[in-house]
Amino acid sequence: MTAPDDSMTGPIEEPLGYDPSVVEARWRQRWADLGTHKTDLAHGKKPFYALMMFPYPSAEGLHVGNLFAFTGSDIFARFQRLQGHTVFEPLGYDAFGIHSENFALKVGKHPMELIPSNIRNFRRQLDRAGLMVDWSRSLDTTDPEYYKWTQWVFLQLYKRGLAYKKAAAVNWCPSCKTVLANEQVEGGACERCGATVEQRFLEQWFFKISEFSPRLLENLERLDWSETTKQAQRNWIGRSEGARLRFRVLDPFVDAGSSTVAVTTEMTMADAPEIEVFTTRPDTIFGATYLVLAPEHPLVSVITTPQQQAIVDEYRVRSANQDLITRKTTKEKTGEFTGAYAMNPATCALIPIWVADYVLMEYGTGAIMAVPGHDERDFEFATKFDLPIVRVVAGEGQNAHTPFAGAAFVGDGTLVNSQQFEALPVSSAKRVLTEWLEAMHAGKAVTNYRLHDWCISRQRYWGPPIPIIYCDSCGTVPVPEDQLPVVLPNIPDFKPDDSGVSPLARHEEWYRVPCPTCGAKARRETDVSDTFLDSAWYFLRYPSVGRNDVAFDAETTKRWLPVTTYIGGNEHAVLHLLYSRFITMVLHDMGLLDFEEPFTKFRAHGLIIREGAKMSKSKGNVVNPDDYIDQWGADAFRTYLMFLGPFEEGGDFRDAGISGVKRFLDRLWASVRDCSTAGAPDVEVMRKLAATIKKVGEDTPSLSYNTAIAAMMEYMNTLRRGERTAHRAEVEPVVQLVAPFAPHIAAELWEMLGHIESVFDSQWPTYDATLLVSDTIDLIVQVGGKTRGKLVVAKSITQDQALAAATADPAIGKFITGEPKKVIFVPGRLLNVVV
RNA sequence: GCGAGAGUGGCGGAAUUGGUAGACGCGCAGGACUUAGGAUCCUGUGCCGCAAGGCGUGUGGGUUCGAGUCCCACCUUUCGCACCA
Repeated sequence: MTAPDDSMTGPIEEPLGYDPSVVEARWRQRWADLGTHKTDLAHGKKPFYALMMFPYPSAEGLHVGNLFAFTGSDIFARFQRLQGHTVFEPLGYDAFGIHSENFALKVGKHPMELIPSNIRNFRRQLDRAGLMVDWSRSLDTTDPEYYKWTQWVFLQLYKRGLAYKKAAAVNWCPSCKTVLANEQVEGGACERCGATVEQRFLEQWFFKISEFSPRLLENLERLDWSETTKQAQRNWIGRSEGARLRFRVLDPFVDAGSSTVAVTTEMTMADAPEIEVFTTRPDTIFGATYLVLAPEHPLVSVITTPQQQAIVDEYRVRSANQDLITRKTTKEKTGEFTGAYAMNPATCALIPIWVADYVLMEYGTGAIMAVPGHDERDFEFATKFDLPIVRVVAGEGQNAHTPFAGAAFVGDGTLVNSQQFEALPVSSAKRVLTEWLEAMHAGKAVTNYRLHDWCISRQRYWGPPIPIIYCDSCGTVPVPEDQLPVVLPNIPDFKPDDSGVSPLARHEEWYRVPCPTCGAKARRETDVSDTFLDSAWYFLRYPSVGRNDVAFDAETTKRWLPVTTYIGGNEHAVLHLLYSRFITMVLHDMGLLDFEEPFTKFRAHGLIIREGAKMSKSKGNVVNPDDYIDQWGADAFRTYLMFLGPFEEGGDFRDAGISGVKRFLDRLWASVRDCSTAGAPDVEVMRKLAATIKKVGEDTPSLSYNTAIAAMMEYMNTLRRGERTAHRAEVEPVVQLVAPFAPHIAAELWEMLGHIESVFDSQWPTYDATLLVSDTIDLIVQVGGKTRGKLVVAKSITQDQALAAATADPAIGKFITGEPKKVIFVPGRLLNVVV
């Protein structure tokens, strides 16, 4: 390389000759023309599927958070390409759903008009970011060619008996006018608009994901995922071991006046209903002093005595009408006595049955045995309603008579007041008592899961219609696969109303269809499906985009899936990732996929914060990437985003920091431009280069982008120290190292160095490992544990030699004031002299 | 309340198995080149101190020759979950 004539180009105006806007525009065009980012799915060697979570194309455009995630994923993908993999990096749009619909309503535009223009704008912004995306295989969930297959997925689940319809109490958002999944309710308020959620009773389609709970949980152990993500899924699946116990309900008249039940009441007991409870503490059965049923429990109406009927009914109505927010967040206990009693199978005592809303119908059996002595909630309830509290566990220093100091004792201990089980430790009592109760046919050990079925119905417009037809004679009929897609009609009145039915239900011309089976008059399902269904299978579609005869091509899928690396936000740790795993499992069980886990490796990226807060429009701290790219170039912006913190933790965005990264690129540019081939490269510089190649090669695949960049900056400092001119061999490999981070400048410099093929098809640089081995080491010398200096010594130095050298060194020797009492010598590292 | 993570200069952040705390960058200070500098380059920059030296990784203990790193208690904070029996 020869330096351009500075007097001609004007060093003051353009000191380095690096103009990102020119370089980046040029390479965008080149890459598009040459198809550099198109993946040869059929023939490419060492397939590597680098997936990033696709965005919802909002009207506001791409924000820095999106770009941060995409850039991190893109760097990983580009690095893998430099490692010799054939990398497939697709990107598409998750454009259905309530976000789009609400925005469309707000601005008074139709989503069918809005979404395409949003997508165009996103695409424009994404193109500038320099992503290695294969746009020939993009997808858009609102495209009938895509959602045809989303509907197909629904039909597969329906065929397997995994999709069913039931009437259920659902969360109703009065503001969004739609049903929300439990997962979309945060603390009783609508996740989206914050409005107070109410209960409604509607017919809904559900997927039986709960049947897969054990598998979804167990498979986690084998996945290479961020630990926090796995933990979030474990918590959500919520496995707990315990027992189901049966309590016989007794006729209060027959047993009136007796505190225990004699064998003579057996006849009454035979026809009496039983209440089944789930407990994780069967060991505390002797302390169960009452039962509680959820207000919705079907047995409430059966067992309630005539005297209590009115008051219990009133309580049930009240809790049914109560919005879920108050019910779930108010800790104040309420409840009513049903007038009925049950027999505690351990003590044979009669215990009252209450109804209270602190027991939830959707968990366990909807009924509990209350052990107020050893459960905080039961203690609170028992205290409020003056129910007996019995101690059956004694902790350290406690006995059967130790009073409760205003709180339940939930700690570990041994059983008391428990007849033949006295003094048994809680740990073994769980098993022993369960076996005992099993022998009495009063219960059995069970594992319970918190995960409940996935409600996929949405009474909204902007989603794929659920492909079901209702016929008076044939019943529920799935739309035949060859009649897919069920196209979402373009209707002007897509606004939901208070009726609780989808806007599609107002369009008779759409929902009136002949039954596919018998031809009689029938009607379509007018609900659309949850957006999470669109995204629960999209990764299967990318490699098969363009195949309109199948959802995913078997051979291509076999070659490219499961996804090698998936990068996305931890906000989808539970829902999206769990649903994707579930759908994959189902398709696997049907023999359509040969794997049952879709994402071999998943890493969650962090969040970009600014001015101490997560970027959001409401906080007014959003950054428009366009402005930064205009000013600094995409390469500097990408590199800066990755430099501001560990990728998996996110970082603090400040305008000030970007200049340092830009300077780094400027210096790299200048070094390449000015480099010479005269003479030999400097050994010390080459040593540093070897260390840098090693470090960047280790940090990049572990997503430690910030330290990889720091290492490259450090090397540039070494390379240019004292304004020296770089030798070509000293700087050429840096172009390859920086390529995943700053692809445009790397491509330009690589070409400047005379290469014809793309830098991304060059191999990752190698280094001479022998350069990293040195004969001398820095020996740290401490005196009395305090560091006093370091000595450059031969690697093979012995303890005695080191001690002599340390004593001889004036700066260190002066601290060695007497005979060494003790000498610690770590060969090759450190000498500590204790005097 | 439960679960997981995090507290390091003026700021963002680095620190293999415990072994020179503060890499890299921002900012700041000084200098060079300049008509100019908000460009570029060089040098310096944890705190106190003229220095020798001392003190320093949220707080208080502990283990160790030696602790940002390990142990115990506590404080602060972020993110999940939240009456899940």
